[in-house]
Amino acid sequence: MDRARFSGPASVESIKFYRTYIANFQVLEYIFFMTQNSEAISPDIPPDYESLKARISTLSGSMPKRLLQCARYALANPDKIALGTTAEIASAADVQPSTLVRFAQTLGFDGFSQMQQIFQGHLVGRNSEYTERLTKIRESGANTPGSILGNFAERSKQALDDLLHQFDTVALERSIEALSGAENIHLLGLRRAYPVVSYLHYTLGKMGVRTNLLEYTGGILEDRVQFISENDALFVATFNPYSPDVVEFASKTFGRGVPVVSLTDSVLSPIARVSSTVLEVNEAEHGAFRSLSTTMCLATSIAVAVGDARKWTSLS
Amino acid sequence: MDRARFSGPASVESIKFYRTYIANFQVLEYIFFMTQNSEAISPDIPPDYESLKARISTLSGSMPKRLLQCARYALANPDKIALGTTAEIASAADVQPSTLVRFAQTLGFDGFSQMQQIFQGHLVGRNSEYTERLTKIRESGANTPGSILGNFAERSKQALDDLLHQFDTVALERSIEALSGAENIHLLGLRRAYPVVSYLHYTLGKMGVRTNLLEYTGGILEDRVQFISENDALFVATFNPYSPDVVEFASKTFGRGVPVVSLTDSVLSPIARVSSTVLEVNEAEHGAFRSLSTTMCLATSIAVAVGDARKWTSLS
DNA sequence: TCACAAGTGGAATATACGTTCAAAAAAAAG
DNA sequence: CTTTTTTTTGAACGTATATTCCACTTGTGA
Repeated sequence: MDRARFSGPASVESIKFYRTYIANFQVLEYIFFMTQNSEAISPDIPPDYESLKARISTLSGSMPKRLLQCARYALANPDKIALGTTAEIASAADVQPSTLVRFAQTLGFDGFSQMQQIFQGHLVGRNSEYTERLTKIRESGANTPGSILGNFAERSKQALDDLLHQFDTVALERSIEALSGAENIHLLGLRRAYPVVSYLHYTLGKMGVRTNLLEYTGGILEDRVQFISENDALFVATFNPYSPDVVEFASKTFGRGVPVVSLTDSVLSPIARVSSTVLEVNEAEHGAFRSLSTTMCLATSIAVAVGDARKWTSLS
Repeated sequence: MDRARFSGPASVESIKFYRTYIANFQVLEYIFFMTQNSEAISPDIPPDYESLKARISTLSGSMPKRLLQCARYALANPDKIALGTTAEIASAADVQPSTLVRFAQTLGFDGFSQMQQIFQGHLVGRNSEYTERLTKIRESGANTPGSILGNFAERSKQALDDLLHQFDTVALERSIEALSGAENIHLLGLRRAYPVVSYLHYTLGKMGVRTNLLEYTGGILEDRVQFISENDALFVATFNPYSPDVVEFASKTFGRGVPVVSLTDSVLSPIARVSSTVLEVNEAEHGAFRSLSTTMCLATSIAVAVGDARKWTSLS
């Protein structure tokens, strides 16, 4: 790396580049400056990764197609930029190596190598910053936004780990079976559970699965039971202060012989007794507040699995 | 990097090198193996950083002066080894470039470049940990619900790790400041972003923060701009197929001088240019489907942090 | 539709790179 | 002290590299 810093031609080119911005005498001054101190950086070069990102963001609006491609790839794979060669990166981003150089120059660098140094610096700095941040999170009382986030992220990771290791896969499979066999999937969830079912409503809908999101606008919920056919299924999510309305609705539906798949936070939940299958999720919490990240992970998996199963059955 | 993997002379050299250890017919077998599969690694190459470190320490007892110098430098400055060139590292460690190559060969590598890859892998981190487990999941059962869940859980854990690694804490703090200083917080998010804002609506509401969830039922969205006061703030979430309506709404609101906090998946998002602060989240994905677990983790943190900040200001 | 600008692709180029090799130096064995 | 083996050195080498340049294509305003 850093193949161009001391090469003659590169400097000449960079001066050409700046000529469009700076008056002639300033260029001469710059040449003098460069000959004096080859380590000097131009005033237009982003000094660190954050400002580089900011510049990409502002310039992306007026970028042509291929350079935008570079921008997207660079932001999505900063590590690849830091360690790869122009040829490797170019083929991965589906552009020409020269485009990569032009991209770097558009951002203010002399060439690709100079930009690469920023990505390398970020890569090195990140590791030390990470451990530093972690210890800061662990020792401090969680009152800064950063430490609150760190706390949740750590706990969520742990919760996901628990999900992986002690999740009832059989229950999951039976749930997928019930849901993918249903004509319509009715979705019910209030309060903290509402985002979960609205997400399922959107994602399943995008995959062509017929869903019905049961909104709760007053006491008319229980009247809807009659619209649920025996070929349908009910997916119900409910968490700790379990809404009696939701439980009652599920109970009535279950009583009619409709499969009820429930997502809840404990097998002691009242919903468990009126469900054909129960999916249990332990969520990360911070004081009285619980996240939804584990639940959302499970919800996404359910959506994809149901979509998959439907595709198979509809094809055969 | 990796300049020697395909070069003829290097392979010849490596064979010479192994001749001292292996009987002749084994060498011939090795040649045959190499011609069959050029990606194959010798059985003697440390596969990761940890085993490399172990080998260095065992071999250091019987190392001559200059190689020991290399060993000390490599263990003390792994980042330099990962990113530097032979010339740079050699002069820093006060040895010849060729000594560096000999050092790598002593450890079992073909040359310096091959050893450098191990150091690079270590720098990027998470290499062995996550990707290994992911491939294991992928090759075991491709389409069972359990494996889909496993896939999402692993990816979500990695995404949470990335969130910790490279999250812009300063942007988060400024966002919390803007939101906690607002009289009303207006929430906007469609499609996949809707669960996020509906969750914030619920959680912030529970903490006594005044929020207004902007529902999009027809084209009446832009008329609502006038109801947003300059003492308010807008929180807007939008992901990859960015809704033009949402962007336009945010743009108009931002144009009126109202703080706009945006949550999106890339700084290249069009929303970034019309926001006072941008929160970037890289979500786990499986094919075309992305989860929301990382986003929900961040959303929860935002809610708690805003609630905290409000409590402090309202008490004083 | 034309002219003009902006952007792109790909071959050409100089060079910095990892690696090799043979001679010199140092260490070990006799 | 001499011989033999091991280790180091530094120049030479072929190659992969970042960069440049120009013909070509694409977009744009009259």
